[in-house]
Amino acid sequence: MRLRKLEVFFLKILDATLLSNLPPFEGIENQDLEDLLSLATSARHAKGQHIFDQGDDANAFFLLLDGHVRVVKITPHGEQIIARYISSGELFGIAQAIGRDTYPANAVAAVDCVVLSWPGTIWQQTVQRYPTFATNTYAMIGSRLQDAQDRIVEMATERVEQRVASALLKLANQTGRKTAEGILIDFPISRQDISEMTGTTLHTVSRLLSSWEQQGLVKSGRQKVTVTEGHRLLMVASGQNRD
Amino acid sequence: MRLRKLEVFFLKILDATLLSNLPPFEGIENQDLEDLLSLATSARHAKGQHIFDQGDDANAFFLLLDGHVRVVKITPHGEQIIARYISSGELFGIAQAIGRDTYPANAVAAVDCVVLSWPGTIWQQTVQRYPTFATNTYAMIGSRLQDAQDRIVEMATERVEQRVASALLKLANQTGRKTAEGILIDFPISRQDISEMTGTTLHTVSRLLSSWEQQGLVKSGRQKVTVTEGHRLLMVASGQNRD
DNA sequence: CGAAGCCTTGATGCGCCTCAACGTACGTGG
DNA sequence: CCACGTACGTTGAGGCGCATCAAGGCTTCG
Repeated sequence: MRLRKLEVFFLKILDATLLSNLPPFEGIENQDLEDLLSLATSARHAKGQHIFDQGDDANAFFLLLDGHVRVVKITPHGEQIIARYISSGELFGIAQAIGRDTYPANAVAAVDCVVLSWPGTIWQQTVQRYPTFATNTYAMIGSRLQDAQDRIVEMATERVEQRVASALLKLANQTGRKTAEGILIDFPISRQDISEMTGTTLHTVSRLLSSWEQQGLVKSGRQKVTVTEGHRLLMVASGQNRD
Repeated sequence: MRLRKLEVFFLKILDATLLSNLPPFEGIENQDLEDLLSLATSARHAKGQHIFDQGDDANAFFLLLDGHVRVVKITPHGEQIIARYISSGELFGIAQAIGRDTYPANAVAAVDCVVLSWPGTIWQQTVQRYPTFATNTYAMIGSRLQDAQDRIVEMATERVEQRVASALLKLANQTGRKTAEGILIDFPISRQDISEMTGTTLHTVSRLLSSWEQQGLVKSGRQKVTVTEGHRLLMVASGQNRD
């Protein structure tokens, strides 16, 4: 099943319409997209594979065509923090855009992925030639900055319970797939992953999920979470569940 | 003394060399700077005054010529979080750059300030006309994104003691002024301000400063902090002070 | 079938918040 | 210039949220 999905992408790989519907390339002419595509390289990355690592020379930037990528920061003490998840259609590893020459985090395939990449050297000319691409990209960076600031506020003011609930809701909204039972987060995610997104421990996440499952807010299993009662989970996220 | 400083600025206000040494305008021709300046408005803001507020329509962007500006986020529950301090020479309130139409935070004069502002409508044409300005600006946004990510990692992995020490060191490096006793943070900053930068309470900050003062790492008074032993404070920040 | 990875659940302790009370410096108007 | 009010700072006592330590069950994969 997964293979079939990938084959479709490879068949379309030279077709500009592949890009034209993606947010970063909105508003760019088809001919220009063809030109861009001709400079790109496509690659598969198996689940768990590192696409690049924190500190590597940033000699390319990337577009995720299919799959999910986890962006992970490593602290000097070896702890991991998940900065964000990249969904298909998103740019990532765009160190050039922000004037860096090394990547600030690891990018790891959360599932098997298909990725396009361009040499970093063409970044400057690309943003200059396609102003709408530049605008789209910087708007995206802006929204990531916002996300980061919001997360700081969250970490500073909310309890673990609220942060974990928010994180699940965000994932469900971003990448959720509707099932009979509710909204399933569409890639394997462990208790530990969730704890690394929220600044807590896997133990606490496990306890929270157990408790929420008892109350019917979520259903969860091995590397799998389904939000069944978004409403009530949202109340937990906003702290309104305390008496 | 402060007045004299301001007068100097007003005398120079029409001089392009005022901008030419500032990072955002590095590499732009003097004539172009004159043009830019002719579109700008200058204003004084007394200490405590709000330059703009979270949620306001973003109809201008700003350059801080003199003073210090505190960027503050307000949570739905009314708590305040200090996102960053702006030093003189920095751009701020550049919502246009990241595709926003409202400001994401309050900007408050931490001391009496002199500020240039441009109408937001000229942002697009400005970045297109002056590519180096665009590059400089987006590099700065990138470094703010980095800062934010680093702060998330800090909040997720470090204890309060370390975060407060880091915050003081960062302030001392950014805006420190050398005195006989050590490096003085060059604007009024309260225990509460520090707590709002680090996600803790003014009580805990007070206790930490008292303890550090006893150990000779800092000297502090009302709205005033001097780092006397940066070395040892850095060890606290990195957690190496625990036995 | 064994090993490794993921998950659960209990017991314990401590870091830091919360609540409380009081001291001290500033500035503002009489 | 003094008196008062307000903002800022200190310090103690108590308790809670969550990390930490510990042990064991379950699934998946080679």
